Amino acid sequence: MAASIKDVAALANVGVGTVSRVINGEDSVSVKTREKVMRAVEELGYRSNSMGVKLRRNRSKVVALLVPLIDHPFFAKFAYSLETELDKMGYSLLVVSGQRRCERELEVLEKLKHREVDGVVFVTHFRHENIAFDDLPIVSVDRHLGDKTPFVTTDNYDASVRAVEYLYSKGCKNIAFLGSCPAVESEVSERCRAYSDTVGKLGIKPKIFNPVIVHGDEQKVADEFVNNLEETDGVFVSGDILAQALYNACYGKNIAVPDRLQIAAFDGALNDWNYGGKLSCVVQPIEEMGQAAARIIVARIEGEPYEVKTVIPSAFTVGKSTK
Amino acid sequence: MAASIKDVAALANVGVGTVSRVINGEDSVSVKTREKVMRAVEELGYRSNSMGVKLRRNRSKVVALLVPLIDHPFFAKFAYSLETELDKMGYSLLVVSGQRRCERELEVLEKLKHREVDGVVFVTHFRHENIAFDDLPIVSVDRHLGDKTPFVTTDNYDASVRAVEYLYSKGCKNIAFLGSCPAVESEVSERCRAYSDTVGKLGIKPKIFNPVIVHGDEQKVADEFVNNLEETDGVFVSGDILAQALYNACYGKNIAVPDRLQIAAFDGALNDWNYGGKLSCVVQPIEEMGQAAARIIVARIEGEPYEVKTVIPSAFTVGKSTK
DNA sequence: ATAACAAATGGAAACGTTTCCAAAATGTCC
DNA sequence: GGACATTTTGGAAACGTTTCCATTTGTTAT
Repeated sequence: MAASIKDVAALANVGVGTVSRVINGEDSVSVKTREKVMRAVEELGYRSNSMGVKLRRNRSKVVALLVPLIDHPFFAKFAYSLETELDKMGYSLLVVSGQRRCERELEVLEKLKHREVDGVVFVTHFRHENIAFDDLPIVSVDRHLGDKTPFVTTDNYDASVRAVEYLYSKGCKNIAFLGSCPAVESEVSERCRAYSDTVGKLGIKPKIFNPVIVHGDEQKVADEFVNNLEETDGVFVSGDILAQALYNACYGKNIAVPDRLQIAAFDGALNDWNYGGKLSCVVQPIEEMGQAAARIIVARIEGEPYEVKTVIPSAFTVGKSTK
Repeated sequence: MAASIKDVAALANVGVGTVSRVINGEDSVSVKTREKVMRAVEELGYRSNSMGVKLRRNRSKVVALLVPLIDHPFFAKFAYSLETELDKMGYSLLVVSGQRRCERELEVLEKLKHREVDGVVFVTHFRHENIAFDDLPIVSVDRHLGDKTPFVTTDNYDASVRAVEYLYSKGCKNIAFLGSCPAVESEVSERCRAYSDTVGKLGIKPKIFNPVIVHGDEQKVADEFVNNLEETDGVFVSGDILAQALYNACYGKNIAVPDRLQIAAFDGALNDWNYGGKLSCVVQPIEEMGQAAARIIVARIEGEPYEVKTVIPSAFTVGKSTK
């Protein structure tokens, strides 16, 4: 049996309160006593029991990250940034996957309400009307989930406008949109809206290729897009995986990038691993988004003030897929 | 204040023990009483406090995953598989990054010993001689950490042999090795050893390009490798990121793959996102590795028997980077 | 109706901690 | 030395649960 605070108190000949005070570095303990206690702690190899602490303090110092599926470059990077930032503030990260299933996400939230965690960073692709968080603090990503729920996003619209305008400035006359149709209105939908508005303003005929894509079918979709290129000479792609698939498709069919087709993408999560600067894209500030989410959820938990809406600007990076 | 089991007991006019029994679905409760309790639970919106449960049961039902850096395709996939499997067994996943720092990994382990988690899945690139896990159950990945610590890996050696032999069978006369030199002997080192042994057997002059690579420098290394190709007509690459970088380098310098250079890689973590089946590679069974790690850590925690060494075979997949 | 037994129930104790209050020890000043 | 303020200390109570034991209630056989 591991030593408890009582054992330490007994060995050091002091009260449990005193041991607790020493452990927590309070200063109302005399030097002599502190040393006695430290020695006893050392001797018994005492380690405080975090469940005891959490129960008593009614704080777990854990934040959950609930994502549709962890196995995606965006989430990996986001989780990393979140964990790093949370750790600095003394919190740990519990990662839970919603397995792309709507009910499962609700089940998980339900479970998390048992004071398992102090707060949740929630990324979802589902609508979730009227979701009740009760008193569980939530921060959402890329999604407006009610007026009281703070959320973090990037300037999807403006950055998309810049990307399309960039294609235009490089001589594209026929710019298409390629993306996966989101099941639900969200900040991500802004990318398509921005495309439409911008080509409209530029007097270009819109060409939107926006099917529902289940993961694994990206290459098929990209191939199909390339097969129906016609006079398209520029394309704005929403999402890294799709962009890579498109790139592959062009390579396979000997469509020269950027000479025959210029590509500008939105996302950038895979940028570190692939491309090697090849793709011109809006790089989402995933790190900053994670940091912001961490800051806000902790602020909520600790009763500090926080912004309800946080927009972090994306940067457009010129690579080799545009002229 | 959230309702506690006492409030429920009071409202239902029963003892706390009875409420507990109902909550936990024990069958020694009469139907009438059960219904009374359920009604009270419903009415008060009672949710059990998981810290109370954990303290009393002395079990957190949480497993930690400690990795060098989460932000890597291998770990993302591994974490996903681990979480999914753990969830089936009623456990949650706490993700912690060692931030690629040796002392930090030890600090984290120290913290986890405060009964924060029931066990740890540990992936490390450091040596960690004589590490003391005390009574914290550990499973390690790709790494032998002492005779009592179970570990999960893939057949790095055999799969590498198959990959090199495949290159040979497709006509390669000069096969090189490209990889990042691991700081420490581990299962991953087997890939290079397998290469050496195999080219030796085949009568090919070994050419090993095995520098220490810090993350971010992969492209530079790959470029350098390509600049010194000479008569090399086949290359076995250890690691996805490097393989992608090599692919990029070839594309950039108009080196035809697979006509001028055939590439076989080891890893496959990025396979889902990129390539689209382009790369011929040994695909690590990351999912199965995660499942095995989950099964073993839970077996350890629950006192069931488990294998000390688990080797899961990798499959070699032929793509378009070989003839 | 009674005995014998099984099923259901209430509630105290324990898990390990923090925190509060009262008491004790120490220090300061005349 | 005594009066008082201040610092330190001990230990009970509380956090919310599970589990054990003793007791009550219910059932069946005689």
